[in-house]
Amino acid sequence: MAFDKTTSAGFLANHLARLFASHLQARIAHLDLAPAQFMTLLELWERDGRTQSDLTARLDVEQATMANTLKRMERDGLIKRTDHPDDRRAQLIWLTDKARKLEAPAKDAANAVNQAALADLPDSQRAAVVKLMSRMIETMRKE
Amino acid sequence: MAFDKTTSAGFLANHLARLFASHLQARIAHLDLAPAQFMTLLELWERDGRTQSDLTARLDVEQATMANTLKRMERDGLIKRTDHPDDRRAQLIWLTDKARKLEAPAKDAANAVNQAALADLPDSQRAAVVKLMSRMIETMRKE
DNA sequence: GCTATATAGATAGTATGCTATGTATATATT
DNA sequence: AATATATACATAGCATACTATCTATATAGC
Repeated sequence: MAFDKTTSAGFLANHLARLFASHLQARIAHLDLAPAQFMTLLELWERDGRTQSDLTARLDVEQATMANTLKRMERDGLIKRTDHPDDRRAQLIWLTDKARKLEAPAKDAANAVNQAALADLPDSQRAAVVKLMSRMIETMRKE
Repeated sequence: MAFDKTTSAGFLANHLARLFASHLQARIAHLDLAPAQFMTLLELWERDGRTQSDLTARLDVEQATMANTLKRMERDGLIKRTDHPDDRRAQLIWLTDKARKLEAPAKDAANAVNQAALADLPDSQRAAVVKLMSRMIETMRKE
């Protein structure tokens, strides 16, 4: 029955993600922002007027997950929706001024969390982790 | 406004954890087991008769999270509880036969997921990712 | 012994994730 | 044009996570 959680990539990924989430939460809570909302805003800050399905694909979450996140963001005054001009099934998602103002502080917070997480690693290893994690993601997405 | 999600350790950790969870889910669903239940069972297979607070500390989750996971596991016939002999506030958590029988197949499934995730990495890098992720976890737990 | 504090656990409320399913609209096939 | 299929989105139900709060019991300090 060999299984060692301390060397299990999956176990570690889960733990790491929870730690990142709670650290990020702590640093963006004062902005009234939650982690999934931040991820969604990352795409919208880059360019808004996107559809839900575009955001769903870009963040690689299920459509229902995105629908719920957007509902909360709309409730919280971070986004507004307009009809899609060419497709009556779809809507366009737009940032509110409130959401635009959060870009700098929220990104600063996220950068700070990443830096803190990597702080104890030697310089050379920091790019390595990122590359290795990306590679694993690529591998797992294919299956 | 510099923030690149493709090189953000936090963003990648979140994505990776979701992929691991869904792959594991796919491989243990036929055992009527969910990821958090599997993690809890890992501790109990090692030794049962533990308290909730012991499990909470070992898995580094909040007490309420563990309480809910245990409630579902009890509902699903994976654990039973007895009074703690020396402390009337506490209980001891015991595995059922059903849970014991899941050890081999569940660990096999988890090992398979880990192997698949690491499959595209060169041999030398596999231990490296594990070590780097562990190091980041250690760093973040301290703060 | 009494009171203050700490600890074990349960519960409520919320955010994110998932699957499954339903509705409306687009598009493709015949 | 009529029908079949695909796509966009919403909703319901569930599992995990969290924080906050409550009860019960233990323990420490006076």
